[in-house]
Amino acid sequence: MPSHYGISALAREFAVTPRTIRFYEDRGLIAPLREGQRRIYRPRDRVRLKLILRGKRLGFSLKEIAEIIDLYDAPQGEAKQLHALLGRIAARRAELEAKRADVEAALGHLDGVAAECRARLAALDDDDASQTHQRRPA
Amino acid sequence: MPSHYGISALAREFAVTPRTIRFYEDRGLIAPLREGQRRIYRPRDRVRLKLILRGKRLGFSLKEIAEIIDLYDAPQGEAKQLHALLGRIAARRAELEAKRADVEAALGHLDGVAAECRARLAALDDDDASQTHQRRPA
DNA sequence: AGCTTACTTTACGTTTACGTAAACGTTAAT
DNA sequence: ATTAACGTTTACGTAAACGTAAAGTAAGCT
Repeated sequence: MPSHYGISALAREFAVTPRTIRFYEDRGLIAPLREGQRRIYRPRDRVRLKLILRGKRLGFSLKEIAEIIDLYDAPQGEAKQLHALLGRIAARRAELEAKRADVEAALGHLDGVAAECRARLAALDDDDASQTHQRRPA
Repeated sequence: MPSHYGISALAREFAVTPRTIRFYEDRGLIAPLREGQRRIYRPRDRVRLKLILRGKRLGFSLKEIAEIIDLYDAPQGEAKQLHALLGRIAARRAELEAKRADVEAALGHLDGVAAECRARLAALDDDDASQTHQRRPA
């Protein structure tokens, strides 16, 4: 397992195209080393890409993702800045918890539909039985 | 509380524009009654809009949302179709649980950064104290 | 030397999800 | 009667997130 990758190796690993990775770089989300012209991706760049894609799956825009990632590797600075950082972290936490609530609600709804669905199937089975075995003709 | 709304009342309630609602209708996500030319939204339309917006917050495309909503009011039909429906529901469940896992992971990371942040703050406080009270000059 | 493979930049094209303006109809108030 | 409020359709515009060539470079194989 090498400590750095070319762009297409990284793209393959995460099932995206090189174009996508370059686009993220253009938007300031990732900043690989350069070996001449070519981009060299280190483990930390890999982690960043992972975070980007997770953010996308959760419906964040690239701009939002940029702000989130900046939180991750910014814990330096004065007390004042650290307090501000904690504030932004709290805000992001709230967003994520709202998102979690949305997921739970959606799961709940789906379970409800599934239950109704199984109930209908059971009712159909009963009808079958009553027609086949002449049990309680409704 | 009336049993039906005009488009701008509904738009206000959910903080979207009428244009957005008409667009969702164009994409087949919602189908209000008509009173002449004008659209009349009933509670069930309101519920649909709510589901649409939740889907968006979770990062689903309008096409995906259409498929999800179709699950919700489709529990009719033969046993075969009900089984197929249960299958699709299971698939959506899996997607949502993956999304939940992503949320949990993101929350975990944020908490980690917050902890590191507070640790640094504590360290700064200690430095202050050591400089002010001459306690252990490091 | 020539070909292949991997990578580069530049730039125009595309899809999604609306925004925005134009031109028009209906109902209610002044 | 006219203005205002609310609605309609049609259509062009736009930001985000890439896709898709085009044209060139640089290293390595045969």
